[in-house]
Amino acid sequence: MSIDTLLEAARYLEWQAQQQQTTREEETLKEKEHIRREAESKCVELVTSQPVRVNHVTWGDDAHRQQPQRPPRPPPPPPPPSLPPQPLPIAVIPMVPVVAAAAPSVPAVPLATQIAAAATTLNGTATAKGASSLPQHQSSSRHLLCAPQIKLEAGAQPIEVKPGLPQPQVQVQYSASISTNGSGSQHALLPHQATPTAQLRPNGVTMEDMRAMEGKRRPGGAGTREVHNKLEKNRRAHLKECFETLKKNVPNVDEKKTSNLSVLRSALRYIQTLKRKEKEYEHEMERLAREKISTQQRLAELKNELSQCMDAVEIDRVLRQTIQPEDDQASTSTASEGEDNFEQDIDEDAAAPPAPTPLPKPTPPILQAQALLAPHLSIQHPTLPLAGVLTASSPSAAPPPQAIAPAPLPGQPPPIASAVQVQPTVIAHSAVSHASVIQAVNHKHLAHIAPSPGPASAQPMSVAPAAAAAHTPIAAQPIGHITVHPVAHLGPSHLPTLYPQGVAVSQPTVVGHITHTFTHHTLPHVQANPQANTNGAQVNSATVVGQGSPSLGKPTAVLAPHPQLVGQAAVLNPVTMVTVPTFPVSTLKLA
DNA sequence: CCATCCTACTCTTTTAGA
DNA sequence: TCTAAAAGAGTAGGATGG
Repeated sequence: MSIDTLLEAARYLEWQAQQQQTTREEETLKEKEHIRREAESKCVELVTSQPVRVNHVTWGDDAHRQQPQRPPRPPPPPPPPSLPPQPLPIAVIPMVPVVAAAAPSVPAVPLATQIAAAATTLNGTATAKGASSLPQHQSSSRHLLCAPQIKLEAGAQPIEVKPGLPQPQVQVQYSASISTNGSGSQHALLPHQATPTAQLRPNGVTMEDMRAMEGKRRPGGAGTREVHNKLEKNRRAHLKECFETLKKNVPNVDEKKTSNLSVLRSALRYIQTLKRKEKEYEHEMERLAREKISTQQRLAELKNELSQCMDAVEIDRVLRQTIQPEDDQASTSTASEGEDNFEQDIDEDAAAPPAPTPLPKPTPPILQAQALLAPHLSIQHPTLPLAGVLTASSPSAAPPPQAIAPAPLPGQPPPIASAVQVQPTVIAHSAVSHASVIQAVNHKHLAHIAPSPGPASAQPMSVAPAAAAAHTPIAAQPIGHITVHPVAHLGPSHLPTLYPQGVAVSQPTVVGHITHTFTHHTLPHVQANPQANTNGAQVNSATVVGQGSPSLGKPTAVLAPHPQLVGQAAVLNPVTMVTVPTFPVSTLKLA
């Protein structure tokens, strides 16, 4: 095939040289006429012999086939002469340099120029003809169509060629394809160029006809080589873009050595890593869930144990009193616990979503009792020693946290709203500070804690703003249990995240008991300045712990009695609530 | 019929090794 | 500096699904 093309090129060169000799003027006038006629005639011929030319693919083959035919043909030679007018070759020039390197390319240039010239000539004729004689035979129309195509190739101005006719698009595409072949890559395309062009040259009509045929076949232009190439180019571009995107999203990909293959391999490794981590996290979550369940079970056991030690009446009250807010808090706290662990595991991954501080490593179920109760209770908040807490509540202390409700009048049950307000802050702080408080109670004053006497406990202890008044009921307060929110487990650092505003421990009994204990044994200041706080109601408990905290700047445990629940047994939520009796069970029993 | 995808072939450019 | 290999890019053709 290369030989054929070379021969074709040589012939073409000769022909071109001859044409160059001939003057444009002579040719232009006469040649146009000739070309038009020939084109028409050839179009007719082509119509008869369409099958071969229809396919682009067969171009080369057709060309080869036609080449042998050309010599026999007398008419083909004439068209070239007509082509000589080469005003357009300039446009083709860009293509030339590219092709110039290869021998076959040499013909390509002239071909292009010729094509351009032919196109111009044909076009002119075609346009004129088309305008004048649209109704003409199909051959003429085809001819016209062919001409535009050629023109497009040479001039690289497809727009011109297209005017009016739908088919021109198709033709343009063809021409474009040819041009692209010549300009884009000389490589494999060269042969194609040489053959088709050479063939086309000699058979300019055939080429045109073929294109015309194509145009008729695919008016939309779809399926043309040009379009196809463009689509393929876009596809490759898209592919490349995708690889770039993938490369960006895959860490540890060498910037330098980033072949598509390497990117794919890196991506594969990365995906595998992610999957592995996902599995690990899932396992961890399962483990934590199991731990949580066991812990809850243990908690329930402890609760039962506690219940055995408590007065039946007290238990009934306690059980009956279910504080909805606490449940909510409990749920949140538990949830947060899970997240904590999970996050701790995920900590490695920067991508891991932020989560509360990690929980301490899970402890054996047996330890749960202590882990949940005793440890927390025994652990003193570093910043909130009992003394500090207690002293904090001194009258000079800053105003009590907003959580503390205003002191209701003696004998008046505090408004519910106040209770609601109190809870949020109190619980959180209680979690932090309860350790110290409880510790004090546990070690020194637990002995004083005794099951609530009964009816007296029902009376709100928090009502007394005045020290004496306040404590009077308190003294009567039943010592049910100290409720510790599980948040305590999280430690002080976790509280801010979980309860930025602070959480209130709303267990009236708890507060009452604590207060009672403290007031009687260890909290003289509470008694002394119950009114120091505007909220007399909370003075009892709040002053003991919560009010002290504000002075510290970081309110520790604010144990405020729930207004409504004052005097009522606190609800023991197995999951979230830890009752003091559990850890000091022995002490309680002793009491 | 058309759009899209895939494959094969060729060429050019880049890069590593001698 | 030269050469071979690798990778990218372009084109052509066919296959396939809507």
